[in-house]
Amino acid sequence: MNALFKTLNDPTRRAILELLREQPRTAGEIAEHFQFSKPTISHHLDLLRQAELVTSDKQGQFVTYTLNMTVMDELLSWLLQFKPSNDTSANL
Amino acid sequence: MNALFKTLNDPTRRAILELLREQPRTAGEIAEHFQFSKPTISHHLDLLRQAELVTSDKQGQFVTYTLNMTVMDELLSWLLQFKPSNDTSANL
DNA sequence: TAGGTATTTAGACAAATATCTAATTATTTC
DNA sequence: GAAATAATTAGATATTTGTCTAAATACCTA
Repeated sequence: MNALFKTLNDPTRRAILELLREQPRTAGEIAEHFQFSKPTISHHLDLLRQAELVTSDKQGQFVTYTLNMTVMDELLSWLLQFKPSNDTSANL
Repeated sequence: MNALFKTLNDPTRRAILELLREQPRTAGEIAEHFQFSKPTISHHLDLLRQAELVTSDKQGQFVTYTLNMTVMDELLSWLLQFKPSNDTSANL
């Protein structure tokens, strides 16, 4: 929970997740979308991977990053505990 | 969104929210649940109030804090954008 | 009004974090 | 094998943040 919030607490990392929502992309493609240096983006990708919000797959020189939403269900559960009057078994 | 994540990115503040989930409490009551000094808790409460995650009401010398979940719906919406296959109109 | 209680404000400080440049590793291609 | 490309690692630095103690403010009560 702590690690998840910590990882999501950065606008660049959240923007990366939103990018990957569309489709998997290589580190370079992701970096192109931002003004930060490649090492900076690489670092953000590393943190996202550590938090298991993305997975990475190396093919030759390219590393493709893919969104992994399973961990976010944790966050969803945490959120829903504050909405006790609702059906928490709703199709999420 | 940024402010919301920033505010939630602290285990003490999240624990305060969980405390207030049960019932409103005064600053002193909240502080009793933690090992931190009262000024530290007061500061956390201030940040929670700024993020509109809680409201405060002063009655005499006591300041009572109450959970305000309306802002969290923003977070919920953000989360659900990553779950496109689901019914986002579910009863939340 | 004096003393006590509840809470916040002010100011300092250590730890965490986001960023950068330079260097390194790994891979492809000529 | 040398050069080029993709990506990461290493190390430095400025900013942000969570915490503390001390002081201030506000309120209550005798």
